[in-house]
Amino acid sequence: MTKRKSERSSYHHGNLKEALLQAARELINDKGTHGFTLAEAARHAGVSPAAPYRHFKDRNEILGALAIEGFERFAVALEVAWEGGRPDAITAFTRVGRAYLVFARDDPAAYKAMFEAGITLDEAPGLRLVSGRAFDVLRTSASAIVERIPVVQRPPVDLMGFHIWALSHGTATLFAERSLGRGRVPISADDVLESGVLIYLRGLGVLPLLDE
Amino acid sequence: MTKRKSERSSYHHGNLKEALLQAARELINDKGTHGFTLAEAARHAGVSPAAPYRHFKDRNEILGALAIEGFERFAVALEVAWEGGRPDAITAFTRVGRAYLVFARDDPAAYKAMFEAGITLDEAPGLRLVSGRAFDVLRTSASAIVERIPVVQRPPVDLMGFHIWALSHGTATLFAERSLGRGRVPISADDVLESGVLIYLRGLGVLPLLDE
DNA sequence: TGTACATCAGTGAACGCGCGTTCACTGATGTAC
DNA sequence: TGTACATCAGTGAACGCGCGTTCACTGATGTAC
Repeated sequence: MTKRKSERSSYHHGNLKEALLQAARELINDKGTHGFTLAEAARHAGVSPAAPYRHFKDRNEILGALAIEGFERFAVALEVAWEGGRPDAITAFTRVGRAYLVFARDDPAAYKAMFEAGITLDEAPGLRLVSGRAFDVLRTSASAIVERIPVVQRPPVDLMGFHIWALSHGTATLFAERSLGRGRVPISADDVLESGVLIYLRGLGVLPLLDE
Repeated sequence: MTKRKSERSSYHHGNLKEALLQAARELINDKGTHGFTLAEAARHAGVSPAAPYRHFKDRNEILGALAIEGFERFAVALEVAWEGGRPDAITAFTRVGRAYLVFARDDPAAYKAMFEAGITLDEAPGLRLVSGRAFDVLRTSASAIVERIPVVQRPPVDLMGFHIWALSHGTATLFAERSLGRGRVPISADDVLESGVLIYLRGLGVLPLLDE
């Protein structure tokens, strides 16, 4: 929660822009991207409904800002997890997968702004750049993974990146929606992603098969 | 488009319930689950805004009805694609994956109602049953697939189902959002899913590795 | 250090809008006899 | 076949609500001299 009007002494807020972003995060956590309203964010920050317009063009701009900032932190989180592929590509790759799920779980507001808000590139021109940066971590790690198999057997790196992205995204969103929770079996998102990735890597030939 | 008021001669609509569902589908196609309003659906069907309440308790009930009916058709589509696992499990399995994407692409309104509307089981009590039926197709086919490998090497069937579901769902939603389209590479959803599934099946040992 | 003034970052009232839902009602249809 | 009546499936007006956004405004802050 950010400071309420009553808690604010001066006429100026001091840090309204950040306070609005933070309020937006909390609201999106509670009600999703579409449930978020500028008016409520302003109330949370303790300012009048007109105040946000000093910092954002309109409602979409605040969502776009959240998405961009989210992708930045997302890219950093994946880069940190990758850690140059140390100690080996497989270990680091698994770490990246876990970091993906951790991000989606710990910061669902950012994740939703990034993937569910339906922000167009016009509204947030930096999106392509910064989402590309996150994807590049997947590409880099995919590339390192397939280095150990013969060139002719390597799938295109972009395709591999998509496989991993799709599996991670699918896992994250299905568990977030609790679509899987509807079922009976108690399996965690981490288990699904990690075992799925292991089988996938075996299929690439970069991990031994079980019967070998 | 369903019949407008002017096109309707009698006081009674005759088939309002289905007309409202159809209008809802069209609206969700255009604006997503959250953009759909009862009032606009009523206008599309050419009736007053109060009329829908003769057929649905409230707005959520119409979304729930769409989700349930969507899951029913989804389950049927997957069952038809599976076709008893003929001519062989792998072929049929690949067909199921394609059917998954086709459904998500051809009927995005149903898919969104099923996975993005955030309907709770209280609001649509039949959801668990009917979504379970769809998942059962994935479990059945996963089960048939692993029959050819030794029992000790088989991953739990539910886990396999989740892998496939997550990969399919991730592919479908990423391409629907055009998150991937933001990138530069022109790869189709079908390519991503099919190649991903092939690698995954190799990892299970049910398909030969490339170097064998 | 003091003062005049420009600029910044808020206010609060108002706007038009469309929504979900309720209500008493009424026209049309179906049924019992 | 005709009639009385219950039931069904609509109407349209109204409600309270909260939203996004604009506007003229004003208090606070920063700066030039």
